[in-house]
Amino acid sequence: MKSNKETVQKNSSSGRPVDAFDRRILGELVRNARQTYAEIGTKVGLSAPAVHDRVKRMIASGTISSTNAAIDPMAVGKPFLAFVHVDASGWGKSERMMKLRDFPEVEELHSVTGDCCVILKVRTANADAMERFLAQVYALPGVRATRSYVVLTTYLDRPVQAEVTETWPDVPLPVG
Amino acid sequence: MKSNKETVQKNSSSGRPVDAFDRRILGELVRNARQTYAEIGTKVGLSAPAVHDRVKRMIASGTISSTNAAIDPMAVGKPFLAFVHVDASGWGKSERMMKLRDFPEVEELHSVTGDCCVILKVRTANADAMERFLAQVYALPGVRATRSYVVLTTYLDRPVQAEVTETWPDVPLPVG
DNA sequence: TCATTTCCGGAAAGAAATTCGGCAAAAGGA
DNA sequence: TCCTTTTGCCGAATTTCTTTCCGGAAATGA
Repeated sequence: MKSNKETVQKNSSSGRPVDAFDRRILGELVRNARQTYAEIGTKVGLSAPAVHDRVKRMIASGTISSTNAAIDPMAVGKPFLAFVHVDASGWGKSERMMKLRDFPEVEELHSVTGDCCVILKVRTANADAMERFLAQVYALPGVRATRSYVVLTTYLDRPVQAEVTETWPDVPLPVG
Repeated sequence: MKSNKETVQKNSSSGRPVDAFDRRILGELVRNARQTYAEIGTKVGLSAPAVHDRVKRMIASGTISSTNAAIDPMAVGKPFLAFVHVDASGWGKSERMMKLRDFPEVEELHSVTGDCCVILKVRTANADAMERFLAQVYALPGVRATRSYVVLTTYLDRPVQAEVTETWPDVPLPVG
């Protein structure tokens, strides 16, 4: 902290800043969203209604974008994970790229800089299913190459920004 | 489906199979974990207590590993996302690899096959913070090279296995 | 200094989670 | 095959949590 003045962060949609209480509440909800407002209130030092108000506000403003259950990939029959780099021509935000979204195996789809234009996170039941998926990707128009990185072990799979409190940036964001 | 017999899936810990009702409940909870049991029950065709029993069981068995809030990275001050490939020597499940886990910027850490041994998903406030992070990674013993893929746009960030129902594998898993 | 706004806490009302039989279907034995 | 045991569901009751409401304190601004 540079000063004793609170480090706040402008929210994406509305102009309401996210203060220290909000951050601690977020941290708790990211760790475990099944806690009661009273429990969270005890931890962060607020009453249950106060916590409720803040959560409601953060949901409305989009700071909390969703809350969802995390499923054990093993239990759900998809233990095979890979990162797939796709190199293609003429894919700038095209509908062709969007087709990748429709594959149920695709868990994430990012457009990136570097020696490929897209990175996919793909989950299948086994190597066989992965091979079939890759064949489908190659069949898409414009795809020049793919490179797959098969995950052997996942050592960390933090639910996005688990440590909201600690990692708060000192650096202000660019406006807009 | 190959037969009218139900496609079931052995759970990771206990021997209880996950049936069609469980899958639909999981699908609902992955999409939105703030629904009431009554709502889910209406959708899947069960009573609230029945849904509750199943969710409780799936939590106990580890099928539902956690439920957590998803935060808008922008609102939380970490809009800069990159996948970082790390190549290092002598990192087989070592404590040295584990050190990467302690960086708050590191959201995921996977050991992979291919031209690097580790893939990181890293989130920072900006390019500057990313550069500082990479410098720290290079300083780790054994690190030979890193390659970063800066994410321009994220088109899909499905909460793990969003489409539990549809993508259920026909292929049985290897035992154990 | 006073008015206005913001935000909290306690209490109350409303809604949901959880418990508790009872029952029916399935599973397992003899 | 018949009986027993187990499993899993439902409806109702109970407990717990969420949500609303309101008074008041602290902060904000003129």
